[in-house]
Amino acid sequence: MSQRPLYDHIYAVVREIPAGRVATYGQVAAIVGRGTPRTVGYAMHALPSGHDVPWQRVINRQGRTSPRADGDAVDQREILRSEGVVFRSDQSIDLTCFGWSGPDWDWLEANDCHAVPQPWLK
DNA sequence: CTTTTGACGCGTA
DNA sequence: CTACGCGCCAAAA
Repeated sequence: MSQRPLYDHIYAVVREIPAGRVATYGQVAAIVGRGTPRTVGYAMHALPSGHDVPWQRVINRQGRTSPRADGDAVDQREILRSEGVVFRSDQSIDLTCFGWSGPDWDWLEANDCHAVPQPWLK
Protein backbone atom coordinates (compact mmCIF):
# COMPACT_ATOMS: atom_id res chain seq x y z
CA MET A 1 0.00 0.00 0.00
CA SER A 2 1.02 3.52 -0.62
CA GLN A 3 1.37 6.12 2.05
CA ARG A 4 -0.43 8.62 -0.12
CA PRO A 5 -4.20 8.53 0.65
CA LEU A 6 -5.08 9.84 -2.78
CA TYR A 7 -3.04 7.13 -4.50
CA ASP A 8 -4.68 4.43 -2.43
CA HIS A 9 -8.05 5.82 -3.37
CA ILE A 10 -7.08 5.65 -7.02
CA TYR A 11 -5.73 2.12 -6.63
CA ALA A 12 -8.98 1.04 -4.98
CA VAL A 13 -10.93 2.20 -8.02
CA VAL A 14 -8.56 0.54 -10.47
CA ARG A 15 -8.90 -2.73 -8.57
CA GLU A 16 -12.63 -2.63 -9.34
CA ILE A 17 -12.05 -2.79 -13.09
CA PRO A 18 -12.97 -6.35 -14.14
CA ALA A 19 -10.79 -8.43 -16.44
CA GLY A 20 -11.73 -7.94 -20.05
CA ARG A 21 -12.62 -4.31 -19.50
CA VAL A 22 -10.58 -1.10 -19.52
CA ALA A 23 -10.93 2.41 -18.10
CA THR A 24 -9.26 5.67 -19.07
CA TYR A 25 -7.10 7.82 -16.80
CA GLY A 26 -9.67 10.58 -16.97
CA GLN A 27 -12.48 8.20 -16.11
CA VAL A 28 -10.70 6.98 -13.00
CA ALA A 29 -10.04 10.57 -11.94
CA ALA A 30 -13.71 11.43 -12.45
CA ILE A 31 -14.80 8.45 -10.36
CA VAL A 32 -12.46 9.30 -7.52
CA GLY A 33 -13.65 12.87 -7.72
CA ARG A 34 -10.23 14.32 -6.99
CA GLY A 35 -7.12 14.86 -9.01
CA THR A 36 -6.86 14.84 -12.79
CA PRO A 37 -5.96 12.33 -15.47
CA ARG A 38 -2.32 13.27 -14.95
CA THR A 39 -2.63 12.49 -11.28
CA VAL A 40 -3.87 9.00 -12.10
CA GLY A 41 -1.00 8.50 -14.49
CA TYR A 42 1.41 9.59 -11.84
CA ALA A 43 -0.18 7.17 -9.38
CA MET A 44 0.26 4.28 -11.80
CA HIS A 45 3.87 5.25 -12.32
CA ALA A 46 4.41 5.22 -8.57
CA LEU A 47 3.03 1.73 -8.03
CA PRO A 48 5.14 -0.14 -5.47
CA SER A 49 6.42 -3.60 -6.30
CA GLY A 50 4.26 -6.47 -5.20
CA HIS A 51 1.03 -4.57 -5.67
CA ASP A 52 -2.23 -6.17 -6.77
CA VAL A 53 -3.41 -3.31 -8.94
CA PRO A 54 -4.43 -4.24 -12.51
CA TRP A 55 -2.64 -1.21 -13.96
CA GLN A 56 -2.80 -2.67 -17.45
CA ARG A 57 -6.54 -1.98 -17.56
CA VAL A 58 -6.00 1.77 -17.42
CA ILE A 59 -5.37 3.33 -20.82
CA ASN A 60 -5.63 6.75 -22.41
CA ARG A 61 -8.66 8.33 -24.02
CA GLN A 62 -7.65 7.25 -27.49
CA GLY A 63 -8.01 3.65 -26.43
CA ARG A 64 -4.28 3.15 -26.59
CA THR A 65 -1.70 1.96 -24.10
CA SER A 66 0.54 4.68 -22.76
CA PRO A 67 3.72 5.16 -24.78
CA ARG A 68 5.77 5.69 -21.65
CA ALA A 69 4.52 2.60 -19.90
CA ASP A 70 7.57 1.02 -18.43
CA GLY A 71 9.42 0.54 -21.68
CA ASP A 72 7.14 -2.17 -23.00
CA ALA A 73 3.62 -1.31 -23.98
CA VAL A 74 3.77 -4.56 -25.88
CA ASP A 75 3.50 -6.63 -22.70
CA GLN A 76 0.56 -4.55 -21.59
CA ARG A 77 -1.27 -5.37 -24.78
CA GLU A 78 -0.44 -9.05 -24.35
CA ILE A 79 -1.92 -9.12 -20.86
CA LEU A 80 -5.07 -7.37 -22.02
CA ARG A 81 -5.46 -9.75 -24.93
CA SER A 82 -5.19 -12.67 -22.54
CA GLU A 83 -8.03 -11.11 -20.57
CA GLY A 84 -10.20 -11.03 -23.66
CA VAL A 85 -9.69 -7.49 -24.89
CA VAL A 86 -9.49 -7.14 -28.66
CA PHE A 87 -7.25 -4.57 -30.33
CA ARG A 88 -8.07 -2.97 -33.65
CA SER A 89 -5.56 -2.94 -36.47
CA ASP A 90 -4.15 0.38 -35.28
CA GLN A 91 -3.54 -1.13 -31.83
CA SER A 92 -6.32 0.81 -30.16
CA ILE A 93 -9.24 -0.54 -28.12
CA ASP A 94 -12.86 0.26 -28.93
CA LEU A 95 -13.99 1.88 -25.69
CA THR A 96 -17.64 1.54 -26.64
CA CYS A 97 -17.15 -2.24 -26.48
CA PHE A 98 -14.53 -2.75 -23.76
CA GLY A 99 -14.89 0.45 -21.77
CA TRP A 100 -15.79 -0.11 -18.12
CA SER A 101 -19.09 1.38 -16.94
CA GLY A 102 -17.66 2.27 -13.56
CA PRO A 103 -18.40 0.82 -10.13
CA ASP A 104 -21.98 0.47 -8.96
CA TRP A 105 -23.58 3.10 -6.81
CA ASP A 106 -23.21 1.23 -3.55
CA TRP A 107 -19.49 0.93 -4.03
CA LEU A 108 -19.14 4.61 -4.84
CA GLU A 109 -20.88 5.59 -1.65
CA ALA A 110 -19.05 3.05 0.49
CA ASN A 111 -15.73 4.32 -0.80
CA ASP A 112 -16.35 8.01 -0.45
CA CYS A 113 -16.23 8.72 -4.17
CA HIS A 114 -17.88 11.83 -5.53
CA ALA A 115 -18.34 10.61 -9.06
CA VAL A 116 -20.38 12.38 -11.65
CA PRO A 117 -23.32 10.47 -13.29
CA GLN A 118 -21.69 8.76 -16.28
CA PRO A 119 -20.87 10.91 -19.24
CA TRP A 120 -18.23 8.47 -20.39
CA LEU A 121 -18.76 6.33 -23.44
CA LYS A 122 -20.65 8.50 -25.84
C1' DC B 1 8.41 28.69 0.31
C1' DT B 2 8.91 28.02 -5.45
C1' DT B 3 9.84 25.37 -9.65
C1' DT B 4 9.72 21.51 -12.50
C1' DT B 5 7.81 17.49 -14.29
C1' DG B 6 4.62 14.32 -16.04
C1' DA B 7 1.50 6.23 -17.64
C1' DC B 8 -3.49 12.86 -19.57
C1' DG B 9 -7.36 15.29 -22.23
C1' DC B 10 -9.37 18.39 -25.24
C1' DG B 11 -9.87 22.12 -28.36
C1' DT B 12 -7.89 23.95 -32.72
C1' DA B 13 -5.47 24.19 -36.92
C1' DC C 1 -5.13 11.69 -40.11
C1' DT C 2 -1.02 14.49 -37.20
C1' DA C 3 0.73 18.58 -34.34
C1' DC C 4 0.64 21.97 -30.96
C1' DG C 5 -0.98 24.59 -26.92
C1' DC C 6 -2.70 24.91 -22.49
C1' DG C 7 -5.12 23.55 -18.21
C1' DC C 8 -4.92 20.38 -14.78
C1' DC C 9 -2.74 19.07 -9.79
C1' DA C 10 0.28 15.99 -6.85
C1' DA C 11 5.21 14.89 -5.85
C1' DA C 12 9.80 15.59 -5.63
C1' DA C 13 13.69 18.59 -5.69
